[in-house]
Order: sequence, then C-alpha cells, then structure tokens
Amino acid sequence: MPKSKPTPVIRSEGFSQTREKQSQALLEDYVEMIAELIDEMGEARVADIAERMGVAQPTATKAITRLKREGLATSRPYRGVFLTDEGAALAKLVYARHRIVVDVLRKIGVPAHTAEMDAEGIEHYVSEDTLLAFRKFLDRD
Amino acid sequence: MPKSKPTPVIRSEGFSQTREKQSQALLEDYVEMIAELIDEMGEARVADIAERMGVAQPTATKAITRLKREGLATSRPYRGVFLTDEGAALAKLVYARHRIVVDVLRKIGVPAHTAEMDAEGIEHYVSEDTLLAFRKFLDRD
DNA sequence: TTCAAATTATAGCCATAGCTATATTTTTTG
DNA sequence: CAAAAAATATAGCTATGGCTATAATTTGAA
Repeated sequence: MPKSKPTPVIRSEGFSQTREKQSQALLEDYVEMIAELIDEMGEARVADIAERMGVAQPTATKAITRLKREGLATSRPYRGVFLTDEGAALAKLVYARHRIVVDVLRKIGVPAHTAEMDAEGIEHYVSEDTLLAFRKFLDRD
Repeated sequence: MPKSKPTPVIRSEGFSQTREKQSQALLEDYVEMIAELIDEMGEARVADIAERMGVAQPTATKAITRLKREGLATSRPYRGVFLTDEGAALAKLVYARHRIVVDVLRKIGVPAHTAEMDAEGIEHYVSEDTLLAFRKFLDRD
C-alpha cells in the first residue's frame, strides 16, 4: 500500500474551493431537511426546520429566504416551505450521497452512529470523482 | 455488506456540530499553511500566507489576528508569523490527519490528485473515532 | 365569531470572512 | 543616506449566519 507523498504546493489548490463550498453546504443541509420533513410529515414548517437544524426560528427564515432567491424553494408568508423541481433534485442527490458516504465509512469500520455524524460534515466535500470511487468500493466483494 | 438504513431523526444531531467546526477548519488551514511555509522557506510572511490561501493580504492579516487571539500564533508588526507550541502541535495533528485521509481515499480508489483536493475539505470533519478506524483500515492487508 | 395561542416575519444586534483602497513601516537601491 | 519599492496594517465596505425581541398573521377554542 503506497503511502502518499507530501505535496505541499498542490495543497493550496484546494483551499479556495473549500471556501466556496461552505455556503453551498448550508443550502444542501436545508434542502435535505425540508425534503425529509415533507416526506415524513407532509409539509415543512419553518418551526420544524429550525428545530431540526438546531437554530432559532429567524435563522431558519433567513436561510429559506436565500433558498428562494437561489430558486431551490418557494413559500408564501405564514405557510409551509416547498421545494422547486431543482430543489427536489438537489435533495435527492444530497440524500444519495449521504447514504454512500455513510456506507463507505461503515465498510471501513467506523461505528454506525459515528459514521452518521461525520458523514454530515464530510459529504459536502466529496467530489463526483470520489463518489464514483466510493460506489465502486461499495460494490467490491 | 449491509446497506445503512435511513435514520432521519438522528441526522439533526450532526448539524450543529458541523457549524461549530467550520470556524475551527479555517484556523486549522492557516496553522497548517504557516507550518508548511516555515518548513519550506524558514519563515511565514503574510504575503505568502495570503497567496497560498488564495485570499487577499488583509484577509490573511485578519485571520492571523484571530490565530494570535486564540494562542496559536505570534507575530510582531511588519515581521513574520510564528506558531506557538500549541499552534505547532495543532499543525502536526492536522498534517497527520490530512495524510491519513488522503491515504484512505487512495486505498479506496480515488485518484491521487482528487484525493488531495477532497481531503482538504473532508479532513476537518473526521472525528477521532473515524480516524482510528481509518488507521486500522490502512493497516489491513 | 371573536379572542387567545401559536406561528411566522421583521428589526436590529454581533462575529466572521471576504474585498478594495489607503496609510504606515521596512527594505532595497540609486 | 535618501527615495522608491515592497510589505504590512488599517479603515471601511459587503454578505452570511447566528441571536433576541417584537410585530404581524393565522389557527384554534370558548
């Protein structure tokens, strides 16, 4: 098994991308959460979104405003939140990716609960290429 | 290999932790970068830090101010940046963790360059338990 | 049906992370 | 050694993501 060599200069390449992804990660979390709530409860109320995200209600409202601006969700004042086609598609992708990351962690030997927790942070930084490798890895044996 | 079952309710547990880690991630990146520069060039100048981080110089200066506030670095005006013992220890941890994440990704089948890039984002969300599992995984075969 | 309770929106605050423009200090060079 | 160049610091702006307090709206119950 070849240990990777240090590649200091290349390292910097990843940093700026990482920054860009941080705001995308929040959008993904909200979209995923909204999809989950709609699936479980038939609708996604602001209060429920806030509670599950672990933030205050105005924080959730502000995030939803941004989701609407980005074309991922819709909502009418004092009504529930809905996903656009684009939002629903994103939710599906994010959910699938989450499952794959969890499965990979578990196959490696990470305890189930830890895998769920860590996947929440990790999943947003898994590129398409890496996801492809993950799928192949899960199909082995 | 058991596919993981959806565990929607548990999911929310991870979110708040994820938020807390985002600010820690930046600190880790800077500390790691400063250690790298000192190692390579003998000193870490603000301009070099900024360039490698892909940010403007005042942005780096501001981050360094925070590093100093957190006791991870020191600096005198118009002079280079240095790591405290604590900062150096953190840099070492972060570096080791980075190598492990890269090695795990590569063992799974992720191309080297992709592994380096994705590890940059992933590494900050790998818990101690997961790291332990990663080490064992790398030792297999 | 009206009024209290629950829900959602708004206002206004803080901190972080980014930027440009500019001032200050150090370094280099003619 | 003085002046130009380079490096660093500071000021002040934007946007995000968080909060509390409060206003507005909807829902439900008497």
